[in-house]
Amino acid sequence: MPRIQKRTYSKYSHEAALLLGRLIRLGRKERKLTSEELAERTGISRGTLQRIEKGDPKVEIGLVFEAATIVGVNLFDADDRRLTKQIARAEDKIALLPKHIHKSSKGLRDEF
Amino acid sequence: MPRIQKRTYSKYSHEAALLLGRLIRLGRKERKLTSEELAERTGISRGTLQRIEKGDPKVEIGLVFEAATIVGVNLFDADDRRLTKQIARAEDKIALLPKHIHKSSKGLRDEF
DNA sequence: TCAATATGAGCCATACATAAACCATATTAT
DNA sequence: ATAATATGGTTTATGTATGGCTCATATTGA
Repeated sequence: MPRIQKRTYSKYSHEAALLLGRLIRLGRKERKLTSEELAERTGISRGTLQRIEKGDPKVEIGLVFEAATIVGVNLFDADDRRLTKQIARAEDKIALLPKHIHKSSKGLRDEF
Repeated sequence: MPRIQKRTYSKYSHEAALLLGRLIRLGRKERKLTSEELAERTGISRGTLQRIEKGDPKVEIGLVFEAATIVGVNLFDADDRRLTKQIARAEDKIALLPKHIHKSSKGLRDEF
């Protein structure tokens, strides 16, 4: 079905994407890379890199992460080992919680 | 144009996406939301939310950020004001650097 | 100055992500 | 136990992000 409405993004999401893009551009320039070069190393087109640096929310998250990684922008600023550990920790925490959330059919008190 | 090869992602990118997905799932369960509910609040389908929580790199970064925001996972753990400030700071830094990178045409020594 | 290059923006074709169904299984609550 | 619901998969259809290509402008280095 057609996407009736143009999707909207929260201010935070928008700014987060923008900041990430700016950081990538900053990292790129600090490393004296042209957009062409970074795009090639990232394995994407120059146009897509432009959208990333501009903060376009409609870009594959993997592509953004790749570019970020290449220019040294780490979101979780942590090396691989720490990252793996953090994942494991998250898994453990999830395991402690009930696997399914069951909504008691009637009392749907909306806590907001 | 056709995407010739199946794209590859660095280990870091892959794990970063995975960690982010796990954190979102964790946040969702902590808030006792079903995947259906979070998907609806995020304005996406349940299937897409599944891919997000699974760490699929091929999801719009904006969608991931939206879901993350809703369940309280902040990448840059900062409020809007701080975020805006950080963006401005990045802009300033970029402004200091040369606007264009010029490669001296001949000495194309590939440093790799 | 001027040549060379980087950047930005737009257009087009197409592979693909997304939404909306569906089903099967697992888990919860009664 | 059994009903009710959540979750994880599929599949299909379609809107759209992406890559490649232009052209125009800006910026660099000589």
